[in-house]
Amino acid sequence: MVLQNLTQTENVPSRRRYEDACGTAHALDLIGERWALLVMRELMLGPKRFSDMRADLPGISANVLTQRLEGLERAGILVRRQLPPPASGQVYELTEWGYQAKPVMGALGRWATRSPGHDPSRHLSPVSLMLSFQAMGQPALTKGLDATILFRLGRETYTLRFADGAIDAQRGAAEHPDLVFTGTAPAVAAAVYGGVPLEVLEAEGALKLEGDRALAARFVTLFPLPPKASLPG
Amino acid sequence: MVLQNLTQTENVPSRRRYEDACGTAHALDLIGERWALLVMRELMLGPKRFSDMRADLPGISANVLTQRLEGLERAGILVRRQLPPPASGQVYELTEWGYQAKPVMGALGRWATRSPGHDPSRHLSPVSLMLSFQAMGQPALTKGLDATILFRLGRETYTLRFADGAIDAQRGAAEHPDLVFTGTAPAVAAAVYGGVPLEVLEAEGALKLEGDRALAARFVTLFPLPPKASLPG
DNA sequence: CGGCATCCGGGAAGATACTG
DNA sequence: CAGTATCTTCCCGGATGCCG
Repeated sequence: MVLQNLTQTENVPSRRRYEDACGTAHALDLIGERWALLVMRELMLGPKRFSDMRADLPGISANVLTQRLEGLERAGILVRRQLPPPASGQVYELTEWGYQAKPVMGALGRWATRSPGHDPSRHLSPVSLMLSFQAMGQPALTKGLDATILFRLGRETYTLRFADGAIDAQRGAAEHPDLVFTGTAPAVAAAVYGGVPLEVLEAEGALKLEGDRALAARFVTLFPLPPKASLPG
Repeated sequence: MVLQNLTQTENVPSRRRYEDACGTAHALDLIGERWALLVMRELMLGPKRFSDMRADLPGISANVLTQRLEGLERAGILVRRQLPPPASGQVYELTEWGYQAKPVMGALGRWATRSPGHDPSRHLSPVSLMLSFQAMGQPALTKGLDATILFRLGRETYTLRFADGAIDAQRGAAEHPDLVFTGTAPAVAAAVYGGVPLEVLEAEGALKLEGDRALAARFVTLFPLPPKASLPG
């Protein structure tokens, strides 16, 4: 019994798709399934392997990750690529169109931080942290800042560059960073979004700083969270 | 047996929530369920009744709509309001925070129209159409335009105003419109996004125009769709 | 290890019918 | 008009096992 597991091609009408001309509705047909947008998030700063994505998406199961990768590939949002030897294996990489969803995720995330239920002290993946800096950075505060900061977060390293008022995040290590943070993403988030003093995090061993400490002190003030929406009731 | 139908309060950990500090993930906890974002879309231009929303969201079932409205109310995104007599009954209305999701939906919709699978000739609700104008309007094209256009779409009427390069959409009829379209939302979309000439739609009886026809001719050119993403494979 | 196939239990979504 | 009640379908999540 062949069971026809072709999980929805574009032309098969499904009760689970909206089939609406509205762009927003179509977006949900593309990325509205559970985990889909978070899978894209993890690829936003460069290609990743299956198992690395699984590690950074706590709670996702292997078969769901497989299904989402298939769906996003079919939609043209990402591609699967064979790595050349010796690092062989395959990675998943967003297409140019897939990368263009970055500002959408930024806008969505900024909106959601106004939720009374948003708690910045929970789990955070390294990619989420770096993207949050790009999403939450205030031009008025970063204006004139010219600096390079390195983040060593577990097995991943990222570089954040401030230049001309813009914020750029990249995977990998810059050559001559002004400042290096070593620790976990939630620890950095505690400093930036939770208001926990850097000294406390250092004393706890949760975070290590090397380099320009004045820059670190300024850095943690650059990403103010918007005011919470008040619950009417 | 009381059956405990408390469908997820904020503190009960659920396998179905991401429980992540990432703003994007939290957004999905708030509005990631099926239909949630489209329910918000229908309220974006003002409050609505239960049955009107049901009519404009083809395919949603009454119980799912009930659940979404409950969830969005609990999240603080909308409120339920009693209408004063004689128009009694109740309506649902976005909170100030809920209305702030408008640019998010615009960005999402704009991104999704680049999908090869997006088909602007499908069903479209009146609200979707009006929001699409705000989302897709090009400042370079609308610059200097000062005009008021009325849309009579079934039982709903909307006013679109161009002024100072901005586009404003409101429910209800303006006093002295320069142009009036009467028909259905998909018919207007066919003219604006499908490239169907206005004369053809008029000849078919799908659309009626009254007023400044030169304005109509310009109007249909103001919202170019972005180029499709090419499928790599 | 990396990825896919399969089976299972629970629960969300969909369809229909019904009620105040 | 504004929802419940009920039943069915099928997606999600977990576990296991296969294969290169």
